Amino acid sequence: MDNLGETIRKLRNQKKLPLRTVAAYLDIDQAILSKIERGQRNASREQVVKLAEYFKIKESDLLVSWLSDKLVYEVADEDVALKALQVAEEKVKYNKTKKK
Amino acid sequence: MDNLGETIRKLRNQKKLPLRTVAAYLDIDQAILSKIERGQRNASREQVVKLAEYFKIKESDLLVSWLSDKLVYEVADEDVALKALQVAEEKVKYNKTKKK
DNA sequence: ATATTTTTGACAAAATTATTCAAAATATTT
DNA sequence: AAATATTTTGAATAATTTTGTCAAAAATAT
Repeated sequence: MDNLGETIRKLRNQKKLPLRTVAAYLDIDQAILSKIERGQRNASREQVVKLAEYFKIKESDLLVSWLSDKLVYEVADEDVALKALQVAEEKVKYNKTKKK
Repeated sequence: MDNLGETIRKLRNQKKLPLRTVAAYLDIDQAILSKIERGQRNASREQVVKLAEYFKIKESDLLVSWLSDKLVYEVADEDVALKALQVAEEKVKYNKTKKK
């Protein structure tokens, strides 16, 4: 249930690494990583992939955290948030069946 | 299961209205409405509200179409699309319980 | 064939989002 | 507690994305 930011902050703290180090690996300013960890900025897909590699965790797990965070952000404040998510699920399932 | 574009195009055709007329009501260029109907452009929230009013259909229904379209677009091409939608649902539900 | 409607795409304007940087704040070490 | 290291903040700028306009081309209807 964790979001991306909390997840990678925990991992980074477990290894006692400063923002600087991880940020360097991602080739971004440490200020940005700080913001990503605290949910003030969105990570890019490539950054998520690199983070999974860096911390040696399953890429798809981190992508799910990241994507679901974005979805939650997108429906925030809407009364129909849940309904929209459910309908979106149906649409995705439907598209799968008819996609080559 | 219809998306927003298909829905409003059907409604417009039923009433035999040209793009021009509906676009004027929304105060946008007809080219934009054409693109919205064919899913090439995203409608704004306000436009969706106006469209519901114009065609006298339930606003929340149209908002669900619109929002779910955006969600589907956001997860498109991701292997973890379904999983992310499900996790997002959980997160929304969870947030609901602890929100004032 | 003419008139009407719709689609297309190039362009510009506006709005949103991302980045950089340095200073301020916080935490850690000595 | 001073010194050092780390993290956060926010303002300025840059880059990207979104939005709208327009006119011509394509499609459809009369």
